[in-house]
Amino acid sequence: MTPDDFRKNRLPRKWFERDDVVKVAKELVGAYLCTDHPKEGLTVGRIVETEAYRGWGDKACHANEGKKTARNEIMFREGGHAYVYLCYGIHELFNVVTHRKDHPNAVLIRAIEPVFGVTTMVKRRYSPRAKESRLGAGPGLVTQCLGIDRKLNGVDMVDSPDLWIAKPNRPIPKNKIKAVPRVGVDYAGEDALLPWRVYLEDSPAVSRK
DNA sequence: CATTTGATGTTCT
DNA sequence: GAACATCAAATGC
Repeated sequence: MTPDDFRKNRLPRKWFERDDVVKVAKELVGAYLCTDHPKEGLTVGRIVETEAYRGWGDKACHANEGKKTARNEIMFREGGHAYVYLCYGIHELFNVVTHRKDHPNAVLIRAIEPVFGVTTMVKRRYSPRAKESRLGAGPGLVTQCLGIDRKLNGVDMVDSPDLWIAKPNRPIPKNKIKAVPRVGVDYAGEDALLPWRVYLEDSPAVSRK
């Protein structure tokens, strides 16, 4: 896979606009999250862990019951937009908006394996002690590695030169994808039990619980 | 090893 | 003012 391959294989609007956010979350495993910075250049991570969030029937979702706020407004746009927000006052978390306009579903990208631009990723990480395979082993680390912050909130990844997702090189076998409850959403009551965290079995980059 | 704690700033009530 | 889709260093065995 060359830099040109990642640019050529960008996922289109239709791919993101499908209505089943859990299915999209599973199919994002194996896809390539790509950023291109004017100075630092191309960095690419292979997505190995995601979480689905749904606008209705999911108390863990920022847009639960379709409630629009200043923060979550991006979730109401067409699938394919980037929703980036600040978590715990410290970490920027990156989500892929899915479904059509006014259906606020999104997929949190929780972990990537470094694929391209690894020296840049190491430089961007605040902690230089981390093992290379685990540079992106958590949602706050994914954004550090790839240079994603709230300046990219609202970017349309279908045609942005700065941020996009490329389709998997080859499909991941279904039996390699595990589905378990999401992390850090205990406040959501019974919805915290939904198995909407999905990850690639055996990946060294899966986040710790 | 496992578990706890401190850092940090927005958002929403 | 409380809560929060986290991380790494410090502490306890």
